Amino acid sequence: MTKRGRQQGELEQLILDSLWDASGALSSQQLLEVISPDDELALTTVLTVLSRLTDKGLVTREPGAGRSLLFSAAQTREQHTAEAMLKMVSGAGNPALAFSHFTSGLSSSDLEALRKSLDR
Amino acid sequence: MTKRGRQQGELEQLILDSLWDASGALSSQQLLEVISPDDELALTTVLTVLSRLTDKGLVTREPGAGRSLLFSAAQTREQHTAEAMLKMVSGAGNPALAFSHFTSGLSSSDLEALRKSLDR
DNA sequence: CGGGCAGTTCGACATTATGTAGAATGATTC
DNA sequence: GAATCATTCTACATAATGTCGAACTGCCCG
Repeated sequence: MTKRGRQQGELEQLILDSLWDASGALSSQQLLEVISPDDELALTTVLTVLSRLTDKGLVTREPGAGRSLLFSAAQTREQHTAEAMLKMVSGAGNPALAFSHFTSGLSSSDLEALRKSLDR
Repeated sequence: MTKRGRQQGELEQLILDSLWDASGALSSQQLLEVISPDDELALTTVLTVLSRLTDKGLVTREPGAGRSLLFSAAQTREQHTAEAMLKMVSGAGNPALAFSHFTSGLSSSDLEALRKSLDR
């Protein structure tokens, strides 16, 4: 029993969310300002987590102005969500039954949206 | 940044899966046999994990023969899956877009099953 | 009814993921 | 070439999970 399955930490999630909410790619300091306006966190903390997210393939980096890097989420929030949902379905034993429970819990607007997605 | 969000360990998952695969409730030893036929794990290990899963509300216990307990999953695998999927949808920002990606990745048989679930 | 035994609960320690940041490194600019 | 400033390295803290041995307890049998 050695190999571990990835987790999703609180700060990791917060950073991912911030990247998703941002209009474009962000520098580490922009990210710090968004996440910790009162400078409660150190910049290196943010960078460490960004590095780990990059290792996990959740964040990509591109060269920015000068020596800096710009970070962005590898996928949109919705792609990420959809991928996670698909993974659950594949491990779900009986997908039809899972779908039944799933749709039972959706709001009417979500049901409507889901129907539209299926009509294509 | 202190409170942690629940994780899902490998052994915890294995035990949950075993409970789901079983026809009915299982005793700790039956579970041990299923999980570790060659006795690689100690019985107490299984019991500890069962206790943690119970604390998380994922497993329930009922009195068995004599002094023993019988364990079973609190929800079916499909209920559990559906609940997790619903949670993702609620944090998905734009559900319609997430659904679009989601349905794109489904097999035709899964698409069929999902349509049927919606037709109700 | 007293002692064993089967089964559970407690307490402990190991491992890994994540949070957190200071020190070291390296490229840019002046 | 030296000061600057962003990144990378290294390190330690915390919490979840894995793993058990020891202690505890209700049952059963002689």
